[in-house]
Amino acid sequence: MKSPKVINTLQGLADIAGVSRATASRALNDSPLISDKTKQRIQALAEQHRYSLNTKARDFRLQRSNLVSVIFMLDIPSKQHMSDPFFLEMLGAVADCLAEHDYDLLLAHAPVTDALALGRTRVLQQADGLIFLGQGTQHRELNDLALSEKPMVVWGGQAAGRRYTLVGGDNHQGGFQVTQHLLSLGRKKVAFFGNLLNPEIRARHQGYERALSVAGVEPMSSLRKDVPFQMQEARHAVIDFLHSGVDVDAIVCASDVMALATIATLQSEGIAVPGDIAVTGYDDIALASYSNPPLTTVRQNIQWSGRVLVETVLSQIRGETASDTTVSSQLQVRESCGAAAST
Amino acid sequence: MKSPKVINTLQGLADIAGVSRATASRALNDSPLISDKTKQRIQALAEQHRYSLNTKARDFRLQRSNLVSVIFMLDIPSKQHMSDPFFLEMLGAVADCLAEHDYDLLLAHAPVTDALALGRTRVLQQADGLIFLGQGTQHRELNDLALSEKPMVVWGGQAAGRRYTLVGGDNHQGGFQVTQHLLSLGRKKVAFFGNLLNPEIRARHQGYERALSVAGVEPMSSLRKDVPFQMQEARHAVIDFLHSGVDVDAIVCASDVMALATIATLQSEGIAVPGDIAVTGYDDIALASYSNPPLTTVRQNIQWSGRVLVETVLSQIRGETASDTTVSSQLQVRESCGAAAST
DNA sequence: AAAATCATTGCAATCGGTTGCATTCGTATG
DNA sequence: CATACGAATGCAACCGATTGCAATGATTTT
Repeated sequence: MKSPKVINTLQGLADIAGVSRATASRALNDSPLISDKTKQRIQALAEQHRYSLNTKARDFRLQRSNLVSVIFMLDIPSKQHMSDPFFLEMLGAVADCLAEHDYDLLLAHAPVTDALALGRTRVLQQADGLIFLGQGTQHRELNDLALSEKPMVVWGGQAAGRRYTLVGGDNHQGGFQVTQHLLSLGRKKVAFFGNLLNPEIRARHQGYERALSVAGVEPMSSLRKDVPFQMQEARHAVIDFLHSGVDVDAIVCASDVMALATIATLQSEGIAVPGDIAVTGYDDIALASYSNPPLTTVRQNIQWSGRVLVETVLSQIRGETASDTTVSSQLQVRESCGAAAST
Repeated sequence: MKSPKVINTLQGLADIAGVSRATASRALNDSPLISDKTKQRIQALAEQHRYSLNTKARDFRLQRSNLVSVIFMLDIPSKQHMSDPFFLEMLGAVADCLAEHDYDLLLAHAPVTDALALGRTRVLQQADGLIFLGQGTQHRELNDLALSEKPMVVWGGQAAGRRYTLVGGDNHQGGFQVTQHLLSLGRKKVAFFGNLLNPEIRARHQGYERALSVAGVEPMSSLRKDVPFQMQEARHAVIDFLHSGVDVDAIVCASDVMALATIATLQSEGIAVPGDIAVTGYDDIALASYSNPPLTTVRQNIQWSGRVLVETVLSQIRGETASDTTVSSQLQVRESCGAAAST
């Protein structure tokens, strides 16, 4: 008989082995209390009868779940990130790394409106730790949540009074570099597109302002526009911006998706890119290099970032104290896009 | 005292209420066995003491988890889909719909190499049901898995001897429409890019062949190329194709990402799109409409598809028998891209 | 007033494992 | 030979809820 009756409880296995549940459990867990002979016998039986232990029961008994929740933060109500390839790649990197550590990934993308409400959720309760992808505009709620003793780590940018552990790119430096690049090509009137309520974008904007200041250019508030991440609405914001009659020859966008939307909108309005206006992105998503013209952008090391997020939350789960990490980012100059203005 | 001692077990709540655990449980679950007076008293106490019930314990007791696993299928080893925005949007749709039904989402993207090995995983064991996003090239493994009694549903295309429930787009029709569109614009030599081992793509290719046949055009095997989903490698495949010296004036790509990679590659090789060669995509991801030139493609109704996937697996979980669903897809013609060939 | 009925509530088993402690058995030691 | 000791195994409590059934008390019926 190659495939005997399938056993699916420890008790069943113990019965056919003629031992107690305790012995069977120890044998499977390779406990030193059990003799090698018994161990091998029981393990062989388990194999034969295709026994696989009920992880739910064990996790419950051991008061752990080997589950980490990953929460997509959305700009309510635009749901921006869930459609941003950058965060998808990040999610993939996090999933890979969690799998390596034998952790599973519980995915959530409900907006964090109330820390307490989240507390009643399986997402928070069943998980050993939390990873937030992005802060959206909800720094305060995240801070509230940090008061619970649940291990958590957030991908994002620096924010006032922060109590949670942060992992993020060097947004200030990225914003600085990309702006400096545009200025070095002779662009004079550089605009910035993005919502400053988002801490990451705020930091990029600060880098942008520093670059202007270093170059002796005075920042003008008319050159900043709150462009949403969502493409359809981004289009309106861009047209709105153009109609405001500003004089501009370059635009620093807070993300690649935003940049692609901006470029398409400019082109459809008959504006040459980068001839009339140069446009830069942020993130270096895979599609950025295939855009026409190719996009100059700031690359974030996604694989590495995902790994850092996971290692950080796991070390917290182990009870160690985890510290913030800044992942360095790198300017990615693509041929024609950053070319000198034709004017 | 506004915030008395926090209670976190049912026993604790029962103690301060002066009742038994059973009564407390019934009160919280609004059982008709309990008098309204007691019910209200206990619920009030639960509120005051910030009691929130341990879902893990309940799920364990009730032998259910309210968890559905979503598995990203990858083309080993290219890991294609995990970077395809189409599947991210699908994931978002699935997540939304699961949340509506009070189900959580366990995410996995390990390749399904062995149905049995997966069986020992939390991903499969803890979940009440499984949703596979795509089949990759692993129809056989999925079929093996279908032999277990676990509720499961797969997004993909028809495949021989299929035993699992299938939800998918009308790939044949989509492939047909987009090819017919190109032919109607006067294109004569239409190529097809995609891997036929993937059932969805195979169906699109069949639609492509039917369109050719209806138009009286003879399909040529030299006009089909296995282009991987991954962008970097796609580029090489495209250049390879061009260097094979084929005569071609249009390319039907099996996905938008592939189409964008193809267009960029053609352009960098000095070939005008759509002047010399027209290119079409599939999926209608958000970025498709922002490409330059805008991409003619086949739109799949992602929100609706995600909903169907969820409803299907949930009905299986409830013990009902679920049937396959085909979600209709729709040709999305964009201005310049499908324009008549200049030749 | 005794019996029957009904509305509430409590007891205890259960889900499937893990683990501290007691017990058993075999062997080495005094 | 009796005692002690160590290795191997079993007993039973435990994780935190749910639920069938018994028990209690109050109310109605005869």
